[in-house]
Amino acid sequence: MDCLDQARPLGAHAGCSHHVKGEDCRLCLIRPLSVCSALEPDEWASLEKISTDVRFEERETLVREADDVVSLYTITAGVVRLVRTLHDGRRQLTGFALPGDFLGLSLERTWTFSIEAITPVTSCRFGRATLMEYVDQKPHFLMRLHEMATHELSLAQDHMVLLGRLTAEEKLGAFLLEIRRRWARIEGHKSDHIPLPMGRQDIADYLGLTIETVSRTINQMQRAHHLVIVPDGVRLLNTGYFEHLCP
Amino acid sequence: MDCLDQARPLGAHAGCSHHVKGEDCRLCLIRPLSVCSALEPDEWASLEKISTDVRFEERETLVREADDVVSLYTITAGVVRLVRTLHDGRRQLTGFALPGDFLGLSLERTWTFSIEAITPVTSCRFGRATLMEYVDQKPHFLMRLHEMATHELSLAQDHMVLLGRLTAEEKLGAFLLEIRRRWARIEGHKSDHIPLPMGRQDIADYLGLTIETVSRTINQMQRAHHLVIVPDGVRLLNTGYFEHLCP
DNA sequence: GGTATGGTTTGATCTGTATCAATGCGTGTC
DNA sequence: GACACGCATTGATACAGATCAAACCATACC
Repeated sequence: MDCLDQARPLGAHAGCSHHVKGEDCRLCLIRPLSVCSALEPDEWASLEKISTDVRFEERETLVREADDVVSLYTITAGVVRLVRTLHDGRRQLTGFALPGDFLGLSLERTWTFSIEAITPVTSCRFGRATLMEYVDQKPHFLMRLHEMATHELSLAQDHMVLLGRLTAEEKLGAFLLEIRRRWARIEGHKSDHIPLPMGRQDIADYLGLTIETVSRTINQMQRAHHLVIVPDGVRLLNTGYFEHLCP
Repeated sequence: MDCLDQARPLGAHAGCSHHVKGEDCRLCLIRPLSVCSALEPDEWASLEKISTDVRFEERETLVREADDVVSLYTITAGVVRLVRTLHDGRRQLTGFALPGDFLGLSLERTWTFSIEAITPVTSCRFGRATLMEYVDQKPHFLMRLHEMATHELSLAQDHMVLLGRLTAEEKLGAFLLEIRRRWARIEGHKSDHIPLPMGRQDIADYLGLTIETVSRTINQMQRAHHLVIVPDGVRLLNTGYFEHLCP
């Protein structure tokens, strides 16, 4: 079964969980993508003891901005959004987390964004205190966390360029290529079919646009035969156009 | 002498260097602000051996985007800008580094942005390889780097909200308060006088605006008696306005 | 089948910021 | 003092994207 099914509602999703409660880390299909890849096989067992599988429904909130960090999560199936909200309701998504992504890199006391499930989600949950001990005992694990954090920082800079300097068309193009690249890493091969489990409003809030501009821009791209809109996302027809679009 | 003088041209600047070649780390005035604060007094000596003081002139480039990382820097005096440039010349500044700021958190092989001196700059330079060994030997030093990286990540998210969702007026307000806060940390006390060593174009490229909009917005604030423009920056007259502005 | 619901698309219009163009101003140089 | 140079400011105008409003469409539910 195609792993992309995890981005679909309950029924289709259940059969594609990568890490099911009770199974061990050796069977975890997203392990090579996750923070766990920093560990040796003999360390998985100890990691398994400090982790629990947790499931969230669509639209459920995993954590709220400013909440104390009590648990950290690796997403094993499904998609979540990372949200910052202003007092007057304006929203900015700082990212989407896909299977293999780790949430809680910072080891700080409170969350700086909310995490909300876009699809049903399964996750591997670690207690903060336990993981902190783990970090103290295994310097190479901390090193891996640090590498992941600085990689995130580099991606955040990419996103600043996008938000500050790209046009709506360029933003959409860059977004589609980013999501395609990330699915490709999970699937193991690149596909022109790009599932988009997030709604238009989420895309707009990620790209610093309005929902109308996102809709118009995607539909313009369709009219220009650069892509077709399919029920669960888009299919690229002219990848050259998108690659050429990104400056 | 006021530490803010370090943001001025050569003459005034020279007398305010925090860390002068040949002096030891015990005399470094910005140490409590810097990455070195993670170290015990007996470790400063070993750090001193692997560091050299380096000076850069105004407009000089410290490192270029995509260059190999051979050295890392702590800014000890002056201000630099972190720049991402698109192929067609559009620029996005991802940040400014002030005294005490460390450049090279990522420990990656290549730089993801250019670093350019806005004022004359003095810096404490570390060889990458040497610092990497240092990181391996002192886990608490790596921990400090990681904390700094994740703090940067949180600031990057703040900046995404600014770029994606704030108006020009709000962007300028947030920018002025950010710079004021950072000078206050260096000076040790908050002041309504905010030196702005960077030009209008740099501010524009940091905030995702044009130079004309930055100029107009600051001058509107002056006309509304929220601030006065002084030769080296601005002086806030109505801090309540700025605090109220930030949503 | 009918109808409510939540998201998406489309159209008309408005506006904040960009763009284009000119002027102003401070500093350094001859 | 005169001139050039590199910013910063100011004005007139254009336009990308926002806003306001309505229609559309799929799905779920009675």
